[in-house]
Amino acid sequence: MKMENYEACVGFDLCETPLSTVAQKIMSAMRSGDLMASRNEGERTKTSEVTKKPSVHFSVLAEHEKTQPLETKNPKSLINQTPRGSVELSSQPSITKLSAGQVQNSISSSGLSSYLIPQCDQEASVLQNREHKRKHFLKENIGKEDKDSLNLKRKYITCSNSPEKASKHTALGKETDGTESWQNSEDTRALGKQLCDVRYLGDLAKVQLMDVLKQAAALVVTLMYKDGSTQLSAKQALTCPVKGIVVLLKSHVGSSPLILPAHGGALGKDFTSTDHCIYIHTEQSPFWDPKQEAHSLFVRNILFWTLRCKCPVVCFNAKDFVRTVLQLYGEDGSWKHVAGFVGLDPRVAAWLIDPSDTAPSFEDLVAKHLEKSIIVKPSSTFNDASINIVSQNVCVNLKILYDLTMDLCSKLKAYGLWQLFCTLELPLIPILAVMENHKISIDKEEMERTSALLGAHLKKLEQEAHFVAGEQFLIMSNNQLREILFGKLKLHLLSQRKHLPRTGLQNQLSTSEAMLNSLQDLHPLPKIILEYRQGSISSTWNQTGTVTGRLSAKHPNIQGISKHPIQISRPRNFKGKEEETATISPRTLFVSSEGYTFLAADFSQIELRILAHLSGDPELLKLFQESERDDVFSTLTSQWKDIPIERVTHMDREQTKKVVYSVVYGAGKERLAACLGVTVLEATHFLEQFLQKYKKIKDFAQTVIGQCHSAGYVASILGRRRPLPRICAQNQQLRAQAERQAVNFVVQGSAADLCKLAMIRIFAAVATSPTLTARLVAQIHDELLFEVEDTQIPEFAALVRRIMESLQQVQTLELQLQVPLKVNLSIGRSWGHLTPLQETLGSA
DNA sequence: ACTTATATCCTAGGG
DNA sequence: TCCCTAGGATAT
Repeated sequence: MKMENYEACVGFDLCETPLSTVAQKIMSAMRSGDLMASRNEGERTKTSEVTKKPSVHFSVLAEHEKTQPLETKNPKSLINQTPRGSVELSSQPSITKLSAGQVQNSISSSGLSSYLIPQCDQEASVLQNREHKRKHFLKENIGKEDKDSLNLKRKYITCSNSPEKASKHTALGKETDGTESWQNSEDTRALGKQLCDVRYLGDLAKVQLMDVLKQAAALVVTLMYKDGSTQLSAKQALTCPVKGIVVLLKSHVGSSPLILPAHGGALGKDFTSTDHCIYIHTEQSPFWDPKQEAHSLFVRNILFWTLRCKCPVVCFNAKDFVRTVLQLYGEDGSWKHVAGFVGLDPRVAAWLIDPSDTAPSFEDLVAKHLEKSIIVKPSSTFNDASINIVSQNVCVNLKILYDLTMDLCSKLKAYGLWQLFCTLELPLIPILAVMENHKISIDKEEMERTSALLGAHLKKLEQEAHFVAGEQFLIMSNNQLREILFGKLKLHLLSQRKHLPRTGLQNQLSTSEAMLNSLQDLHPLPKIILEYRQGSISSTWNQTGTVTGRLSAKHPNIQGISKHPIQISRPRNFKGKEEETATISPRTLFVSSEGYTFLAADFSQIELRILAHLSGDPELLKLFQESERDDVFSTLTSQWKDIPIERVTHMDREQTKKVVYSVVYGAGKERLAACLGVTVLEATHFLEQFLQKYKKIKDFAQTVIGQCHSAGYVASILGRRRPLPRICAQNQQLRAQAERQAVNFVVQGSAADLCKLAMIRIFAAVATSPTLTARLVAQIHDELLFEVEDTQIPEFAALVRRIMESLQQVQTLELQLQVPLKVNLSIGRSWGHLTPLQETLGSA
């Protein structure tokens, strides 16, 4: 039944392109006069941004800082997925009980992330300091909650110096037994009456409210945090738990909602003719209460209806909204029901228009995009709002938000970005929300082992470095290292190399890996430093964080976790120590849950294929069209190294890859020489040869640069733009840089488009499948990592391959690549040990 | 003296 | 004078 609803909601056939269907719906809605005028069609938006709740937490600090707030409502997952000791943030009790010694332990347990390791080496004071902060934090935020939530509540209310106070009042129906302090501390100032707290609604009023909700022409939503701030507040309290959700129900789609506050009182009696603002309290008290149970159910209905409703939903940072609702009321499998959510997120819209503006606040966006309309429509009400948004009521802000969003939508259309917005970015929002909600199991013992190993090893290396340097110094400090290497040891004078690497701006001698490599025969220190620097490991998904349209991840940055194991070995003894060797592969820490297997699907050479398509270079095309079975980089390696393809090592291949992309994107001969490990002369020769063979690459670059020069921006395959004003700069250096960026963007941005499209289609397919349960765990640019039920591997693998490779042509987007897309699939219980999947024949 | 913000450098990931 | 990221550490 849920399934039916879902399909009805999404309303498209999964084999056809769902995205464009959504786009068409929205477009037709807009065409028919107003975006909001949609009748039956669902359009919603969503914006994704910084999330507070990563799936995996490496550090104790991070853990309490972030997860604290959302009192993890996942007892289930705790029980379900601890086969190997999954890292669960929900273990608050144990957190609160941690002693200093245990903190050390916990840090160890978060070990893999190498950014933690150095902490183990830090002075005790650092740890103590952190411990102190941690305790303070816990005291402030946890302890109280359990003990007397009443006090806490009162505190939040009375201390809420935030301008956006939730004034709760019931405009609908009766105010029932409002005995709580809420009512008392309520301020009944001017706008307060507009906000209706649904807790105080009687049964009849609730029914009425649902009716109003269902008839609303549009919904504007924002999360409210415990401190009274909302998603629209300038400073987002990142550690603050959610208190409730405010929804503005727009009864009609008039373009100037801000008129309403002025006339609201006059129109006010009739529900259906005016806008209403409701406050939905979501915070649950620890005590069991039948009343609360009922309220909970009611709230759940409202929220899920919002996520699946057919009218437009506007939300700033919609991803957080989706995730919050799922965390609060989502249960097993309910994630499928939000798959079709399309919320209009002004942040995503603004980012498409200006991708370099990466994290604008609500206020920023209003100032940037709405100022004109404010001036143009100088109603007095408006003026107040524009002058000091922060000090206004939530309801007013929501109305402004609505206007802002409509304005951005118009701009998107004007810029030709509307389809991209609807088909790619908006459907991605629930996907990211769902992905963030899915925890990845961690092999805890392995983690601890690794951490201890790394910590001890780094300590030893530091001591060694001090010894051979003859003095103590901060091993992480490039400045101090520079002084030792060149000031004290004068290694640069001993080197035969003429052009030693230098830092960019200050033109100092570099201490980079390249430099250390060239010095390592002259003194033991460089080698030690190189070894010490091994590995830095560092998820919240940011949809609007890049200029190229890619996603980025943080905390941990799962896209940056070492792929290949790092070897810690020391053949040469130091101070007569025994020799030891150990390998660490961070990705092996990520393991699938019991009964599940990871399946990774990555596009092979996607950027090169796109380049082949865009440039139409015959040689490049031939490479992909003919030798479809072989690996292109291995083929190229064997060609110009003149060795049989079987003899091409992994290292060779990696180098070739690096070289090819470098050259394609405009690397100079020096860089190439360094990369290739040859003389500049040889590099020059190689460069000429390469560009000669693939001649049209240069033509393509010229074309792109020309277009950029005349238009001021470049666009990807699906119309994503990147403005590059410096393309016209007088400064040669700046202009050249912009030119390289232009060329790179077209290819990288197009690849990002395709990867997102793949995510969306696979997600939609799973969501509409009655049987498939595969969950997306991570996206590493061209690679999608899924957690799949063991028994579903064959079916899902076939589905993934079919969808991804079918992106070669997408009629609805007028996309038709001249080259085939190739997908590599691999499976395994651990992310670090994936083996290529041999697919059984007969996948249709 | 103490904390905080910014800039720079380096390395991991991905093409 | 390949491009795009996150993150850590230091120095100021």
